[in-house]
Amino acid sequence: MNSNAKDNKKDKRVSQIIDAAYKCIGDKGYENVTMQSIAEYSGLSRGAINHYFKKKEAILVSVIEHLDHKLFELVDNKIKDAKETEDYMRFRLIGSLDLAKEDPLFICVITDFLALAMSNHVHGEGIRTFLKKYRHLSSAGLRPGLESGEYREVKPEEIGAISMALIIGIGIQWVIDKEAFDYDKVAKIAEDMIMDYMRTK
Amino acid sequence: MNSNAKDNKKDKRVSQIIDAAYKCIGDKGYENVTMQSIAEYSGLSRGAINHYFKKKEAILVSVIEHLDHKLFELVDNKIKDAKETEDYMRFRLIGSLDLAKEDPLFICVITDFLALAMSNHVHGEGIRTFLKKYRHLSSAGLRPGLESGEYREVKPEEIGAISMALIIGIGIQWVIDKEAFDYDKVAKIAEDMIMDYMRTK
Amino acid sequence: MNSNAKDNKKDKRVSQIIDAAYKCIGDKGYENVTMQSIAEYSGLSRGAINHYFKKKEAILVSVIEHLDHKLFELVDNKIKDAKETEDYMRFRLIGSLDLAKEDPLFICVITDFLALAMSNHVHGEGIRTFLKKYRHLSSAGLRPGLESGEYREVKPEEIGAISMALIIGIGIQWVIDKEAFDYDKVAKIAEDMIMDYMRTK
Amino acid sequence: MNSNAKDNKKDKRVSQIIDAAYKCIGDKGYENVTMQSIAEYSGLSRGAINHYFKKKEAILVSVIEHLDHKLFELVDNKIKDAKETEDYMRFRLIGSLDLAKEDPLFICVITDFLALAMSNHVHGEGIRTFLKKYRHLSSAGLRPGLESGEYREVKPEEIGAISMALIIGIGIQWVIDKEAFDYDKVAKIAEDMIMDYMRTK
DNA sequence: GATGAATGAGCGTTCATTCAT
DNA sequence: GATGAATGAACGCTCATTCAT
Repeated sequence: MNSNAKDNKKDKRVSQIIDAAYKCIGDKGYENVTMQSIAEYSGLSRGAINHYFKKKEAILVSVIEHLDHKLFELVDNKIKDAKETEDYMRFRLIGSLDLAKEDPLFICVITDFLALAMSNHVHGEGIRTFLKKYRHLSSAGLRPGLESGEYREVKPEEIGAISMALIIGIGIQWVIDKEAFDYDKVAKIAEDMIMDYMRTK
Repeated sequence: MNSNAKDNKKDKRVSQIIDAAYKCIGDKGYENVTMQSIAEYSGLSRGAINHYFKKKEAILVSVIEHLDHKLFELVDNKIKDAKETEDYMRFRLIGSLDLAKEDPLFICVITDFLALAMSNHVHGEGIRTFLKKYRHLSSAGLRPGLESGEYREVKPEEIGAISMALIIGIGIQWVIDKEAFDYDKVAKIAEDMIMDYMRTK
Repeated sequence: MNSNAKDNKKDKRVSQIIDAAYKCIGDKGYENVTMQSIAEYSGLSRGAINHYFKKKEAILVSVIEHLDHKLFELVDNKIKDAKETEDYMRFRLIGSLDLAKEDPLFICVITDFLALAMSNHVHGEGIRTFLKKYRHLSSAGLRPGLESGEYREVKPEEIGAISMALIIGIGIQWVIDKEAFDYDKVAKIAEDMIMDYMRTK
Repeated sequence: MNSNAKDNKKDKRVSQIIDAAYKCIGDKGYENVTMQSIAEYSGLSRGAINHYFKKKEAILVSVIEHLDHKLFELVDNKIKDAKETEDYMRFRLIGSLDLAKEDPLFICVITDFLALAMSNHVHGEGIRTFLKKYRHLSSAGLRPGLESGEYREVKPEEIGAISMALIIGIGIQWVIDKEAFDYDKVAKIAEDMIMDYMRTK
């Protein structure tokens, strides 16, 4: 086996493990994930997991990175469908609301990490960075309108925080109790609310 | 010691333990709370904790109840200061935004329980009920305006979900990264955004 | 309250506790008896038990003494009904077989103590003494016949051991599985077997 | 290491643990056996014990099975030496009396399990079955004589119960107090007593 | 590379025992 | 005398981690 093939195999294994860990966290919650459960989810042995990740914590760091990557990829995919400026903004802004509905596991994992960030200093930094990037991304669609004076004057990080709050907050409530409200209607209200607010001067 | 004095002592101890557990959850995260840590936080021995709560889980059920009670009490205290109808509504609606700032631990604990609700069936129901009650409370201030036709027609549970999302979502982001944005400004935007939305027909 | 009344009360309480401990051992097995369970069986508080017996072990020592006393009392009661010499001997010899059937708890407790005697040095001595006394008692009825030469020459402690073995062994088997055999028939065989053996020279 | 070698090692470890548990029970009594003590007796770590047996109870189930197997193997070994029919029967009948003397631990463990069977429903059934099998085995040697009419008419399970009672009863007494009587003489009496009884019609 | 045997720290829990009331 | 609050040792068990194969 040559060096490339080796690396491919290694990458595949690492991916397998991260995917398994991601699903594990979503199903059981971060603190209830065991090396054994990751092994079972991934189809590998406990020994193999330990071969690729010396510490359990390292897997979780990789899951955060994976989450980060996945999220931006998904948002970008949605943006490809944008035709007009406002669509573009909408997708950027709260397009992620769809993600939560399509992949509830995603919300579960995010929530676990948010809870984790509050007490775990190892992961805290990674999650803080993740949030910062995402607030920026959420407000990115508003920049043209802000600069042209079409929109109300607000700091991008503030409107980013509002968007992020709505995405997370609505997602969490819905994942915990899917019967509580109509997700699509609430998402629409959230979108309109932000757009109306921005357009009002 | 008469029966009343005994009960008082017992109540005091139980309170002591619940308070300690509350702080523990806030500091370490739900799954990292050990009987030992509750003992240390409370100043009691591990044996004493076990004397009042046979199972660790029972302490955490009590913490949820305590949280529930505390939250409504705080909101009610704020409402006492309301002078006009709109104030009344504002306090109801997102008055809790202040809570998050005054007591960051509160957000930490709530977030932990939200994460918990997703994978733990024992506590899930209690938290679901808590959320339902709070969505109802959040939208209660809007009822008069909704009935009089002053406000836009929306379902109370939907505007409750939006309010709740903002309270939780902003609180979580702020607790994780206090430098990221100006809490008061973001809270003000959130309030205005909802009020504007409701008044627009 | 005068001194006698005090003593009476004390004796009553001590009796209550020993009785409760006896039943506890029979129901749960020696090692599963807790101070709490003795308290519940006796209707007293845990504190009261500790007032009369400083150590758990002390209660068990008293239970052995109680057992000893109870056994001899029961055998003596049976002997009162004896009319002829052989009856007398039969009652002495294996009259206790009836006891096991009338009070299965008795066998349970004895078995627990026998098991205990093998590994517990504190109680071992008491139980050894108990067995010695009982072997003697079991063979006591044979003495006249042995001395007169009517019976086969055997050492009393040997025939005592045989009797004891049959009482205990049959009792244990029966308590564990009451459907396994007809207790009365087996008891009769045991009696006949010993009597036949003694009369054969 | 190939699959066979692995299995061999596993079997060896399992045996090691069961042996250690067996000795532990004999020395300390069933309820005083701790995972720690099994670890010490076996020379393994607590973790290793847990690796092979997930629950403590499972070890003890295995000890019962081991006991069962060991007993029948030993009886069968003795029977190989039988030359005449009566020898055959003697070995079957109370050959086990020798076992008790050769391996006092055996009696200790059996007694513990008998005590256990009275209050522990998990192990109760296994021990009941063990006793039933052994009563059957004990009386097996008598069948030819019973069928040919050479012996007195008795139910096999009844004479089995008598044999079992003598083996257990004499063994227990002797283990508890080795000075109390001459084991060999009492064993001889027991054998003769049964044989005489059977031959008398 | 891949495995799982082995380790021991740390958990929740039970419980005999002490002691203030 | 009588109570049960309080303590801490010891238990069974889980698990991340190491390491020989």
